[in-house]
Amino acid sequence: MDARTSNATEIDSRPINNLLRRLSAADFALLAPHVMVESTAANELLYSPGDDVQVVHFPCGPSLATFLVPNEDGRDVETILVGREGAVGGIVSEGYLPAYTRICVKFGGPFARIHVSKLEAAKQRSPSLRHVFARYADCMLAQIFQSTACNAIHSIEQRTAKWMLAAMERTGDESSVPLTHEQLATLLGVGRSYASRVLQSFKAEGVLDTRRGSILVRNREGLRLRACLCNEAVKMHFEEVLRGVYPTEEREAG
Amino acid sequence: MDARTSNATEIDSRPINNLLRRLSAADFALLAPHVMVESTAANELLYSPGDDVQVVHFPCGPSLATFLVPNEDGRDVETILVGREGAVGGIVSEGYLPAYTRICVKFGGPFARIHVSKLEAAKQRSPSLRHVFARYADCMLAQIFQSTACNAIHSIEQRTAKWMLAAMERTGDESSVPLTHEQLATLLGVGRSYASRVLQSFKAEGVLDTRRGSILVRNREGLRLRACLCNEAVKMHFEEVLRGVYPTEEREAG
DNA sequence: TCAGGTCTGTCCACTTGTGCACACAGGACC
DNA sequence: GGTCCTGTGTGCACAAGTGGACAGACCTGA
Repeated sequence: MDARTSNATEIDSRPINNLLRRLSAADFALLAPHVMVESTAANELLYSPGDDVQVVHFPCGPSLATFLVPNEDGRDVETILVGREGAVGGIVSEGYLPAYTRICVKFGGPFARIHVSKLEAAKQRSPSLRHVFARYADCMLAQIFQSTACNAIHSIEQRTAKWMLAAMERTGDESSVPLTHEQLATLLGVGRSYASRVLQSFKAEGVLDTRRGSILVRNREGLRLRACLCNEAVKMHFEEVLRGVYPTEEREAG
Repeated sequence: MDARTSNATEIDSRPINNLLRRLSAADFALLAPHVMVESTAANELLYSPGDDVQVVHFPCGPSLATFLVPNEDGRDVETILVGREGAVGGIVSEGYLPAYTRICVKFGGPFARIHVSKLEAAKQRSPSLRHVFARYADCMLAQIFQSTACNAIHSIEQRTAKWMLAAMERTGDESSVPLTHEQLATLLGVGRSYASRVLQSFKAEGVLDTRRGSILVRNREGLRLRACLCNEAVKMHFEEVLRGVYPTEEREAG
């Protein structure tokens, strides 16, 4: 929270985060004095279970955060991805409650931050601002519901393809995802050898290529054909709920 | 919404729902004029995807609601159970948004209902009331996160035991759960024959017994040993977050 | 009391995913 | 140029879960 401050008041200097960019000028002005942007590295923890949630983090540009649920055997389970379409920390709880999940930076980059108390104060002053955040909270909820269903019934192959597409949409990188097989396996909650095998089958079909530490996408449409429709379902909800807040060309979810 | 009204002002005549029972007298008084209690049958739909969410439903006594995520192939996936520890509809979204999931009455019984606009108006007048609902929203979120992780890594056997325990805790019925194998299979997102086999293995171990249309619990502790710890994790979060709102002996979750 | 519908138990062949093991490849560092 | 470490490809035996099939049990209603 002590990096360079960016108290932007003009649209073009706003952080590259859809939630912040699409606020009315008046609403953004309420937040601007309290918003700070700083760079964050991959694997940095934003919250751990039990932490007091006091700061809202907005991934900007290619930054990506993920919610991890700790498990009794020590291995965390990844649930949802949040990129520049949203924010993490105190969105539903409104802060000052112990965090339930671990929130971790998946892909590093800039994050805009604001103290929960400042955001809540601004919401008190502006019903439209409160409304935007309530709507986003609902979208995030939809994302988690979909993820629950997805984990229950979709195959690892479908979920692998889904995850790759969701990550690419958020980071803007159309050709590569910086992930080892081990990391992919962990985030899908499967064994490493099976994850390798799924990637191998995609490779055989010309959809992807593997490099040490990253996965290259050769055929995005092929990936889409192999993914479940969970991303699309959530995206439609984002569009419907945040219509007027997000313009059509910037909608992103999954 | 047109059944007999129960404008209770005294604690003892409040609906048997923890969220409502544990409000301060002043906070409950704000809601009471708008609360109606009516009976609901199993399988009744409270919301379907796309519906305008305008009424908050509080399961009372043994009533149980469930959130279903529709799937491309037509079979819904059950996600979380909500009983008298909570409420469904507009908890996170604050209403007037299209519902993302289907919300269905799993076990029938009384539900208290209040219009979202009345609840939101009361929240505007009472920060403590707003606070209780924000806290409950956070608990519900934790429940869904845990469910996502559970579906990713726990076996059908563990999840079957977990579900049975969660249902029993909420309904108060310690010995039986009214469910066919088919229904159990559907809510776990697995095939019927496999669900039967799991029940059969529990039966062989003396944990439960099967009847046509219901499952009898013979050894609750045995069930607990075979369940994952997801229920307990969520219960702890409920207890921590709603401490002071819910007394210890009434905490329930899962 | 018989018929018909639903629910239950079980069989089987099959697919998906596990967990371990091991050889080898790609970089990084000296 | 070698060393070491991490990451990758693959083989294998096994466990978990699928989906269709079918006989029999239970309940209800005529």
